Amino acid sequence: MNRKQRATWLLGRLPELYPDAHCALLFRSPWELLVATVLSAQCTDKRVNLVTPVLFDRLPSVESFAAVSQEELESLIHSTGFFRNKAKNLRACAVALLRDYGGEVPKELSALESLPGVGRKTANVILGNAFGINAGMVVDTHIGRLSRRLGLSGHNDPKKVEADLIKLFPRDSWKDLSHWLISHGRAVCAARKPACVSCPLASHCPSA
DNA sequence: CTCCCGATAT
DNA sequence: ATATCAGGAG
Repeated sequence: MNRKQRATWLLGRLPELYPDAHCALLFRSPWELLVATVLSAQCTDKRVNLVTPVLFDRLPSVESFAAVSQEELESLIHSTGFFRNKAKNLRACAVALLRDYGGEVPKELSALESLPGVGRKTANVILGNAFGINAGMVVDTHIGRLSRRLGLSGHNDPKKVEADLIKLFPRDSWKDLSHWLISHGRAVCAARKPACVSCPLASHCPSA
């Protein structure tokens, strides 16, 4: 069974296994999703979802992020880690949105990637989940790991993994696919202790 | 390549 | 003690 056949098989199996897969980050607007996704770098979604309700209660708008002090924002997001960089980037992001985009989150990949603290992965999350635009495939730590274990890509570079996935899966499946793979990565194919013995994908996994 | 960094599981 | 968590920038 080759790579393309494996991808097709997964596309049939994954929705049966994870029918309720969805964006695990809590958000009510494109801006809130941008903030939550920046905070999610090297941090669990569970932790981000403890921080953001308090954060958005104190800072309910892009304008309030542009006006808050570095020190106060750092204390609000401290438990997510990398709090100095994240606070600096989110404040600069808010200023850039107000200056260049009328305070709205842009819907173009290149515009999103130009924002401080927003890279390709975060940009793809926002486009797919806030706007329903499938510009590319999200490749985070889970999807990179599963793509290699499942034999969908031999690369470590997230951009090369994304290029492989885009060739293997139809565009309208990209957003759901990212949620299915992340769900499987959390529940079964964990980084440290993959549960191959009980894995429902093991029959088609070259790493099992 | 290194640095940023707290919380949690192993 | 150490690896890992919806990464990005210098």
